[in-house]
Amino acid sequence: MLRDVAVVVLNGFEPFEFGVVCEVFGIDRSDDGLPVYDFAVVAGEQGPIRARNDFTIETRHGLDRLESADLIAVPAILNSVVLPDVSGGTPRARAFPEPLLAALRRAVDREARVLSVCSGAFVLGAAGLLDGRRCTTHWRHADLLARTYPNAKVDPDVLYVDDDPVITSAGTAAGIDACLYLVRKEQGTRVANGIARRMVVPPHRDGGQAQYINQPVPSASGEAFGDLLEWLPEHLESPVTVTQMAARAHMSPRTFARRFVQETGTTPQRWLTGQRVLLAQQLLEETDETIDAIAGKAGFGNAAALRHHFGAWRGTTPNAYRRMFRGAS
DNA sequence: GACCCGTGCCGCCAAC
DNA sequence: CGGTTGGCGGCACGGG
Repeated sequence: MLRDVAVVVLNGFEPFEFGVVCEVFGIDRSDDGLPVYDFAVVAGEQGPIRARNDFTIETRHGLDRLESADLIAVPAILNSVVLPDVSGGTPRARAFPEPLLAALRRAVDREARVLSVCSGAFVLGAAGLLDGRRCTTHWRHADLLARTYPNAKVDPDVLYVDDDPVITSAGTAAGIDACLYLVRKEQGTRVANGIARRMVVPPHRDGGQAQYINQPVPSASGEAFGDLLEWLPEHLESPVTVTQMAARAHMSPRTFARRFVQETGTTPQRWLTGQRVLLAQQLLEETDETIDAIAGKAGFGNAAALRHHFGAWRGTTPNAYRRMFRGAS
């Protein structure tokens, strides 16, 4: 269920990360057949709330609005942590309002999603929601997050982490990826792609991709990989080797592999199977074809291979995913 | 699940 | 001289 979305603002909030959530969930795109969310901006503390760029906003909603939310998003906040006065001391989070932290805990208890962008993870940590959970944040804050919340399992080098029902994401643009990932998980590939298309962002970057990449947003065309990334999705059904991909990009295999990692954050093969899983996922959602047929169309040699990769990437079997998806919508 | 074989990945190094 | 390229070999992983 993903219908009711609330985003929390606190003093020092970052407009961009806040805007990402507003853009994904706060816009009526029903003319494109996309779902409309019940969207609310909630003041996490006494308003008006001052953004980090020194303007203030007034909200129409207070903390009680969080109780009905299916998703609570917490964007980045400036100066979330008080540094220790002696080196080696434990940093501690700035004092976040206890009623907000309690509301976040209640949300998790009732299995609503909580999603943070960038340093918003510190708020989740203060609520105790990161204890024992895998999580991430902007690479510049990763070390601080791990030291502030020693029980959190911080992965500094991924775009986002889903430790259901808590999703954490890295800096700025990764917040878009995390939001679209959640939409995809809850409402399917078509809805996620539809929103991505309207936002004019690449439809899918997997969470495990590295944060360090030269081009966060792949260029549309003209670029060496542009042709390839356009051509490939159409030809997923046939087997493709990395050598062939290199030839298509007019590079030697060795250089191709290196450049590919630099620019996309994944290796060619991993990226390719990711695309295949994505296509299989869409076919599972939208068709009644057999697993065998879908495996073929997505370029897996057989159903076993599909099951193998689907499990590794999505954590379920194709059949279970289809049932779950049908049941959820 | 255990296997085998082919492929992809990456560190190393030499060449440009 | 530093940076990039691309070939080679060991190794791991994926596909059957």
